Amino acid sequence: MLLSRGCGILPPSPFADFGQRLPRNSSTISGKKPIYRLGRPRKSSPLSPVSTNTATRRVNMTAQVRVRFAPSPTGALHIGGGHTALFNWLWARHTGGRFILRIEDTDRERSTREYEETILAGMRWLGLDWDEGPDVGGDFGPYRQSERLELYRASASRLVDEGKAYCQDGAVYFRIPAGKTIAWDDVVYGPIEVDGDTLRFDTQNTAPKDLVLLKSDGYPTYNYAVVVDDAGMAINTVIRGEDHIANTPKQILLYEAFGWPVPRFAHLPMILGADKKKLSKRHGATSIYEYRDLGYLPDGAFNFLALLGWSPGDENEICSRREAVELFELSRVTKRAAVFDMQKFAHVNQAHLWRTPPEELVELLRPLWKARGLDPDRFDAAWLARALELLGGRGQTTLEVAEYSDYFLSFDAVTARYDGADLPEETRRSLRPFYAGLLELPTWHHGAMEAYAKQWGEEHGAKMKDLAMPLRWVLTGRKVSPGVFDVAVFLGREEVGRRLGHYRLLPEA
RNA sequence: GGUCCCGUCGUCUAGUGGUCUAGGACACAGCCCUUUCAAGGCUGCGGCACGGGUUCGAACCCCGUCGGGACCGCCA
Repeated sequence: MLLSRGCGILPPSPFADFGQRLPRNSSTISGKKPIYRLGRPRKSSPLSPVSTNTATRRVNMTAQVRVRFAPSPTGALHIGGGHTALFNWLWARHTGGRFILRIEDTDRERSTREYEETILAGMRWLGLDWDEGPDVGGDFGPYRQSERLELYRASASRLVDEGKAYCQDGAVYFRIPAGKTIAWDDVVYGPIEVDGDTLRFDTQNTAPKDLVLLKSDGYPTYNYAVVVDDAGMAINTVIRGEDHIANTPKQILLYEAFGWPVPRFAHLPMILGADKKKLSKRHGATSIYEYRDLGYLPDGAFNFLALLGWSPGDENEICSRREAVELFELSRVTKRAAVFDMQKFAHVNQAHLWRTPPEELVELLRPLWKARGLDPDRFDAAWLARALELLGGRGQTTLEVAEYSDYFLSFDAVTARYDGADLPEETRRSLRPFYAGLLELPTWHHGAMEAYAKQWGEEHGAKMKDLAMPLRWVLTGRKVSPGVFDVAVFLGREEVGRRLGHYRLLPEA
């Protein structure tokens, strides 16, 4: 007798089970058994063994780790999503496991293919790659929920046939069993126990309310689809935001109703804005792309995101992707929500920025220089690289570096912001002999310039500052720059003469 | 209203009963370097939310209080 027959949205032939597809053993992937710790060793607690009330089946712990990131394509990849994706990726790579990407596009109103592509691009920008997903395929597809509708219907049908679910008002509801205690040992948060009966009522705890599995449009609800998909994709470690802790009991109930092995859960601390509220549009740049456009580097963003809720352990927080993969431990993830601190982000980015080989930096800056109306292609790449080395450490983002280095590429950039009006004619007159002498120095070297400046200053009662600052302004158009003599040496005798001449700081010819 | 989670310098964190007069990083202040600003080095400022208990001993274990957060949808 198939009860599902009376349900319009369910298919006539039920009995969907992923039993055969569930993880057997890790032997399929390279013979070696990955060694890893899942969770820090905890003292025995009254809650463990975790579940006596519920028949919790656990996945085979020696199996290869399979984790997933499952974004909804309803917007660009934001900080929170990037953080979750990053930790999943880190754990997969650390353990030699598989990182699966699944698109949760069951919100028909808001999901678009464009956003999906934007999210994938955002992940690629962060340097995250995945082993299975909508674009690369895999043995557990399809990887878009909108393409898995039959799976949800078939499984729901099975529950209806088994009397664990029922149809009403065109939807399928899961009968939340009474008198259950649901418990799991969260890899990050430790033992969590929930009275299952608290899940059986609506918001005001007045009327009983079961769990909708399939909406009347035939689409699955989130909590249901997640279970069908995670089980079907043989996900054995679910790493996601802490806001999902409250969803976990419902999902465990579904795993149990189906008789599917319950995965390990590892919830990640939330990321908050400076006001300690969940990060949102109000906090400014929230999409990962906004930081890219602000001049942040993928390595910087990666490093900073990794530092939210985790630390490498030693004193140095600046680390490469490789080091992070090596050092990462899920068991070392913290519980407390982390505030997203822009200043620290900028600092971490700066560290990565100036570790980038100058030749690579040149290529990163080329488009930014062009956007500022400069023409880097006119110069030798090696010369530009040396200019950046000269800038050494100044600037926290590529955008800032492009700005701070403009006077190397164009004198127009200098004249546009500095008109020399702060130089009284008298000052000009007294300085002219000095600059004239500078240009005639037998050797065009930093040491020679400095010695000359010192000597000239002593003879004419001028401080080094009085000589150097006007030169800095004339050469760079700024009051801040690398050492002026270094800049002068680098720009060359002729160019320095030209800039001095423009500001009438040389004797009339 | 209910359920759950969290609580170490302003921020990110180390810390799992004695090695903690609590360590590091960002920020801030000062010094060194120096023609400026960075970078770098050094120094300083600053914290175990509170109250009980357990213990010879508690940031760490237990209880309570307070504070913050998440979730309770035919959104994900």
